[in-house]
Amino acid sequence: MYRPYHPPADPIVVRDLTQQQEEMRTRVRIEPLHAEPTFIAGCDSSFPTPETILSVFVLLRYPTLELVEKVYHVGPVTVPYVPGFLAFREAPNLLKAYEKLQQKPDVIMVDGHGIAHKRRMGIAAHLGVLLDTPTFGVAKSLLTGKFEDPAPRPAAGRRCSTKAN
DNA sequence: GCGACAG
DNA sequence: ATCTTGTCGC
Repeated sequence: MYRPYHPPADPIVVRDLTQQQEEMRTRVRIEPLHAEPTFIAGCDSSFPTPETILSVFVLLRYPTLELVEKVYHVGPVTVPYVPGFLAFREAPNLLKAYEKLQQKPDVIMVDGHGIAHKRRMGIAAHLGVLLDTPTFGVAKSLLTGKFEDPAPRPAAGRRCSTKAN
């Protein structure tokens, strides 16, 4: 498969960002949700032009998933993409979009990995710490580590248990 | 030294 | 991430 070329990252900067992640990882909490969520958000960023970042947040009511709010923020790209440091490139702009939400979510789905990261500080964990809000990563490809394919989900309408679930 | 490398 | 052409599976 085609692999993009990543410009060499400034080692001194990488060292500093790594240090920031090492500090932030101590603030990551892994625990179950304290209550059933009422609102769940999803966020992602795109790049209309190489120097422009567009971040979006959608707020959905849970569990119906009806769209409640949709906000975005457009800003300049100031950081290059460096594997392992995606958050420093996208989180700042995502935060600006987040601030525009009238209603804050109980949990957030984030594009990219969470703790499936070399220092357990993928962008989802990064945002979770900064917003002090539960988050989880939704990535489309592997960054690091190994995993086993999950068992296929049962077809709708025919659940295993007969009891309420 | 050589690959791998979220988005 | 983004762009673009070609191929594959249902």
